[in-house]
Amino acid sequence: MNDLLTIFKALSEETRLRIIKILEHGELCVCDIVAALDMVQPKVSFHLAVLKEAGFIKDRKQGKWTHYRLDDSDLLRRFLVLSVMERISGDTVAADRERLEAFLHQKPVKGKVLPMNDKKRCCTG
Amino acid sequence: MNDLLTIFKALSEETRLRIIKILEHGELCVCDIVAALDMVQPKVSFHLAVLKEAGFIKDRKQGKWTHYRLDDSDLLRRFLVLSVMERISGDTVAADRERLEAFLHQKPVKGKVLPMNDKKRCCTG
DNA sequence: CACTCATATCAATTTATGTTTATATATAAA
DNA sequence: TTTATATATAAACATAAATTGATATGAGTG
Repeated sequence: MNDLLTIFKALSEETRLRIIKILEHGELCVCDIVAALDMVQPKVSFHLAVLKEAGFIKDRKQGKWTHYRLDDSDLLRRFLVLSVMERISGDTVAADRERLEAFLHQKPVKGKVLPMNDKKRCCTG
Repeated sequence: MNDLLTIFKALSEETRLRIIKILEHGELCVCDIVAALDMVQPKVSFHLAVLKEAGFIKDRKQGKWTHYRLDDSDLLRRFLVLSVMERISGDTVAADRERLEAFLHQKPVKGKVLPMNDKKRCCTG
């Protein structure tokens, strides 16, 4: 029962559904998600923790960064994630995707670092 | 998105999962559910309303009584209900079932009414 | 019609959850 | 080794959801 409750609670919040959706095509670091959702970082970290606790995502630490990806090790959760992917849509999700693409596009490649006064750089690992 | 949120929110509360489980074998009136869960009636009515709003249950009014049953008209919801049925278990659920059986057993048959000082009678419709 | 019963709804309160601001930690770069 | 960066965590605050106790509604009964 607790397991079920944790699962459903995790999915009962808009920000968290948006995070699941933005992870659809592969792993992202926290700053990518922050840029995509256009939210402050602690808020995103909070929701990532809830999703991780519920077994929907996994993290991989690499240097300064933490990369999150969907965790496909459990069948029920996989099905639920699929349902979310399929049924979620609309302006919000589209805007998230657009912001993500814009952010990834202007991101420097690994090793190359932009000048210090460029506030947008991050996640060059 | 709103639809999804409503669905998952409805399932993210213990009382509501217990209600879904107790409805597994057919429709029950509110007082049956109150007896099964051993809770005050307004509380049960509140959660029934949430489940109904989210499309998990339907009601049927008959005289003074409202009978609730699972609504199997939507595939996703049906799957979710199945998941709940399958994965929920434990003492709480067993106790709910026992209280329900005891309550149904002492319930008078349709038309037959117990003496007024028998507080247990109800739902003789 | 007066009364009882089953259920619903409401206002007040409590509890749970999410948000914000500030700060900590850990890693890397200058 | 100072400084910057990415992320996490914590405390204070805000909002939303659940619970309770009282009352309303509406159907049946005497």
